[in-house]
Amino acid sequence: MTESSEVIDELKKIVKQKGLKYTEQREVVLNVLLHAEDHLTAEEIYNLIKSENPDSNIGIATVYRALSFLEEVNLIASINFGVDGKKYESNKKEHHDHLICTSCGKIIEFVDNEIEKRQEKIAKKNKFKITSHSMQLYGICPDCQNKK
Amino acid sequence: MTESSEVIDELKKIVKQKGLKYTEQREVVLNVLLHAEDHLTAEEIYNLIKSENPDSNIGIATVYRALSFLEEVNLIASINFGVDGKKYESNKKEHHDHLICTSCGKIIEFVDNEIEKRQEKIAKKNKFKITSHSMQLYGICPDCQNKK
DNA sequence: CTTGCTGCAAAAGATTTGCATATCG
DNA sequence: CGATATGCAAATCTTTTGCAGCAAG
Repeated sequence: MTESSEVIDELKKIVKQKGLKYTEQREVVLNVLLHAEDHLTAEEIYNLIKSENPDSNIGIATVYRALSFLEEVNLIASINFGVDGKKYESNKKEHHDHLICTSCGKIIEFVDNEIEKRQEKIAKKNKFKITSHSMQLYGICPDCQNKK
Repeated sequence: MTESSEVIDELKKIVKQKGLKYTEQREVVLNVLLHAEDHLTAEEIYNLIKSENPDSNIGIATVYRALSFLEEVNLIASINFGVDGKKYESNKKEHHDHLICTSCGKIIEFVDNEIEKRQEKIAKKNKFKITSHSMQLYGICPDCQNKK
């Protein structure tokens, strides 16, 4: 996993390069995701910020705007976990894919080097310059199979 | 790709087995997805039904209810394409993955047998019973790389 | 018949936008 | 200062629910 401060620096660089402004709020949102174990919804992020920093006066709209921005510049990514709607995660954590139980919502993360290699090969074949990828396997976990 | 009528039969079977009722509306929603090229949002499905069958009087709420039901019994699956929110696709169409250009939005579909095999292996290792999966590689396509 | 399904409209949630103000560069 | 971001509230979606009538088994 990349050092959190490095990512923050990356954000600063991107912002500067685009002639935009570096704000506390964008940093906070990114920071929450860098330290989160889970994938979070916009509202969860908003609540986290509020609870960790009750005096901060950030608005939910700003969280949404920050998330869109961060996703656009590829510092974070969003996935749909079916039941719970759109969730965000940092792109800078160690990469992993997802095994998702559609019955109970359980998520198992995994990495498979073979697949990673094949992905690069496919990208190269199509002359794509890959910035990120996401893979989800949906199914029924062992527990839920037994519940029937 | 499975024959469309076979899937319809499957739906009939599931409905009967659950002691529920077989309705025209559930069939229509499933049918749209079986014949769709793209992944569709609930609203797109609703509009398609309305336009192909202007006299039908289906409500959007019914589309949502049918989609939830069909997803629950694994005849269809939903994916998040990032920008556009939740989209549905049939689970019975020929499978493919996606290479997506984040600059111009172009989508290239592909299938890689190596990856498919690895996915099954991973599922097996975790004792998951896979119902579907989705994989997206995000990047910049050759055209957009040259535009700079 | 009985139970589940539907359409409609209203409700609830989630996300976006307009605008005046505050802040960064 | 000038341009961009922010917070707030209002406006827009999107999705879910309540309910009375309809339809399938």
